Amino acid sequence: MPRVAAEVRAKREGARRTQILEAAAHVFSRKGFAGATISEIARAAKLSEGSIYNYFRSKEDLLINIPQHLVQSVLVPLAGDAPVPATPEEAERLLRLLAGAMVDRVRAHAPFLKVFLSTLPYLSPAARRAYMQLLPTYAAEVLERFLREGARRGVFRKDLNPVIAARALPGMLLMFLMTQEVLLGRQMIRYGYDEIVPEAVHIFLYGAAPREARARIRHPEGGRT
Amino acid sequence: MPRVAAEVRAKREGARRTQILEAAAHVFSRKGFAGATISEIARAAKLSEGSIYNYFRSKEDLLINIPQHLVQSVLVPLAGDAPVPATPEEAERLLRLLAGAMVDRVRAHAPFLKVFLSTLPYLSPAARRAYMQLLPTYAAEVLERFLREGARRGVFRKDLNPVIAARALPGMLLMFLMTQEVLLGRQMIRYGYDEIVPEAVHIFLYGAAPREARARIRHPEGGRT
Amino acid sequence: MPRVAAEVRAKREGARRTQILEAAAHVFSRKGFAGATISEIARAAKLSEGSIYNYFRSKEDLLINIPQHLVQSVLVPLAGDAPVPATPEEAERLLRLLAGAMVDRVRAHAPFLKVFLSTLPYLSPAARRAYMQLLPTYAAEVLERFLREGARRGVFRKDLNPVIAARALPGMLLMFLMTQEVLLGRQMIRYGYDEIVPEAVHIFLYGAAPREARARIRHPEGGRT
Amino acid sequence: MPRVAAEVRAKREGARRTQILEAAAHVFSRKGFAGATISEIARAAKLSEGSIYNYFRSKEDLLINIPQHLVQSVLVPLAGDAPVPATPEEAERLLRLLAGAMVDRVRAHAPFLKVFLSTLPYLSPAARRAYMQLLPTYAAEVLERFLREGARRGVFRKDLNPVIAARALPGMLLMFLMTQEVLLGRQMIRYGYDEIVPEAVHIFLYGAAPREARARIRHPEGGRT
DNA sequence: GATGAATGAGTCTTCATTCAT
DNA sequence: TATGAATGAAGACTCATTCAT
Repeated sequence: MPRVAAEVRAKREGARRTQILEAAAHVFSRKGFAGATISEIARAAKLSEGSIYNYFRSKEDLLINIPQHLVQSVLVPLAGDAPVPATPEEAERLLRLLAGAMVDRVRAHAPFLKVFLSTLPYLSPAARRAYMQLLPTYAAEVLERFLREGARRGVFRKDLNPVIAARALPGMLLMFLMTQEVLLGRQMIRYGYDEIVPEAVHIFLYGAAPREARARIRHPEGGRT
Repeated sequence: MPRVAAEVRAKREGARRTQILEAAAHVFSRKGFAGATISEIARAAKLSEGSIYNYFRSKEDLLINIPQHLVQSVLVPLAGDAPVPATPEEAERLLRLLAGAMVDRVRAHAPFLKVFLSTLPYLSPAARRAYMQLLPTYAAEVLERFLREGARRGVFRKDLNPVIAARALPGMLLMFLMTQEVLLGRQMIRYGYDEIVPEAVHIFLYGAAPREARARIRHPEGGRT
Repeated sequence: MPRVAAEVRAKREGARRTQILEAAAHVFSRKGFAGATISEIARAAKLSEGSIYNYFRSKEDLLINIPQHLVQSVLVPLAGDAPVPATPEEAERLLRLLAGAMVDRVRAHAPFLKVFLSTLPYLSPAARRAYMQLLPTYAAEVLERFLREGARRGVFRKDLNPVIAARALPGMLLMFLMTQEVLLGRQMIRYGYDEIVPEAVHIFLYGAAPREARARIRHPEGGRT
Repeated sequence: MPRVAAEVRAKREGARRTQILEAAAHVFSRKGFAGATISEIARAAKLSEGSIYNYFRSKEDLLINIPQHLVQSVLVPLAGDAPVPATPEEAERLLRLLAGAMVDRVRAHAPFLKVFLSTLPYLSPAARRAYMQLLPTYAAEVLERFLREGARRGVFRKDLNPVIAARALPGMLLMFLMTQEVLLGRQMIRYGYDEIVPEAVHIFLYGAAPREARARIRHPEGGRT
């Protein structure tokens, strides 16, 4: 068998898979996983129902493969090689960039996130874990390193908990993203992300308390609720 | 017809509805909306399938009515009448209480939140809006007032945007709650909420930057992405 | 709950099951298991497709239950209490009766036997075993006892192997039954069962060899092929 | 066109057909006709699915052609030219050989016989007839001639019905073969074929009745059930 | 001739909903 | 009002067959 033919075939198979997954993602995001039908996905992919099964084992298999082939490239290299900041001003600039990028991505992939959120809780544990690893973990780890390094250089508090903080900052934005983009599908407050992002980053860096108050304060030491 | 009988009837009908909705909420949270069957809900409610249709028009009708009867009372009056703080220390204490309460509630209702998240994006817009109003909005408005008042009294920065900030604080916690309680169902980081909540509140109040840095800083003024 | 209602319900359920199984047996015997469709069975049972599944878990479940509820009573008490013969003449008379009864039964249930034969080899081992026990085993054991007792009383050869002989006699007839009734569905030779049965029984009792030859013969002593 | 090429082509076509039929027989016997797929047969034949349709019109066409090309040569010439026996002792020896050969063949082809049994009842009448002629008929006719000749020479009873008897002897063994080899796939009684065959042949020749009884007996004269 | 992707008709099975009792 | 059997529409999935390459 000529190797060329095999390559061509492999490429065409890849194209078909992408074509189907795009159709599936589209239908899933409009109807949800349960509400989507293979028939509709096939129509969207301009294929017959049977053909779908030449490339994927089941409807759930489609779902599981969507992030791998479709969203992957977008989610992973979020802040791959963010430089370590030298000053708070630089930190603020970098964090705004990072946060802005995160917002853009979530907004761009809101349809997929809907599917993700509505399906995940009822997937098999294995599928769930595989799914989860794709998402915020990586971003959080990058940010964690960023904070840890920055703290060592005195750009952040020495007593800052980088694990918690690295999730708190995206969380601030997540609230807006979740309600506006994913759940409601429309804006709820009168501020745009160009106002939200700087404000959130500023709070993250300098807090909500007035300047005088900050001067007196030390690190929290636990004790909850 | 004696009015007493009518009252008794109405009360019994209400009891039946509650009984059914509780069963439905229970089954929905284990199986999801699509995965739940009327048969299973009927069994959980110790009724027959037919009887459910004497009280609700359809399966979706059950879903729509769950928050009205069940969750409302639990989620809404989160911080109904939080006092206005006089000092930053008191604000920190109050915010810790508020945040802790929010965490407790979300954790207690995680199963229902799963249903909420998985179903909401695909409901009719009207149902979606009705659903949404019950949840974080109200809490956010309470917090918003709290911040606005506090700012006026100098406990928070004068230039703090209370609308954004009131959503940023719950968001910080939301990140942990979403991934751990709702999506994954297990702890992901090595800190418990008794460490997360104070740290988040502290960041919210005083920021991640070191004290010296804060002294120099002014308010952000927009410019994004 | 009144017990009477439960009884009525149980009886009606039994009637429905029988009704469905009869329809299934009918369709299976015409089309085979694989060729039959639930839709056709439902039509034959004058029910909707869905109703079938209120009484049986699957198409295979129908198949497995057919002998239990339908054919059982016919196959089991074949020669339940055949008297022990005192003379060879009586033995011949009794064996003709027995063989004739067997022929009648197989012919009466030929449609079911078709299904049985075509399906059995591809059932799960457990189902297969359960299925098998219903059929020739019992008949063979009755005959075995009959031969063993007869041999003790001198009506059959003392050195006759009753286990083998008890299967050889039905086997003689089985050849005709299998080819004519089950496989071909029409007569293949010019003799009817009223001639076949006596001849087979006679051979079974007195052999194909001429009288003179028999006088000289002893028992076989193994050594095969 | 050169005739040589045509011959080569015909021969290659024959080889391809055999290759496919062997694969089909193999798959059919493991999965049954309905359970087998063209895809699996193609894999077993080391061909593509499409190629099969260059040689056979349909899946059923494969089934119908299996005996012609495969089983024919094995099953047919069972006792092609059995010599006519001169004495009862020789007859017994020959019959044992014949019966043993039959047992061996059935056992060797048990997998195919399963397919045969499960498929035949639901084939078209024509296919059924074609199928049937290959099998026991021919063997029975050989045995019939053997018995008829032997009777003429006084080795068997003059009043023996050779048509019936020629089917009764194989039938004796058929009972064991059917239950053990075809239906159950495992031994059911504690005797091996090396004991079953001689015993069955002995019964066939000399009967189950004791010697004294035989001396008194005449031919049966009908009258049934 | 060989290939194997594409097709779509055909099946089993599920389940929300209805309705006679 | 309560029941639960009956219904049948709908959907995932299979696979024999076709056909462009």
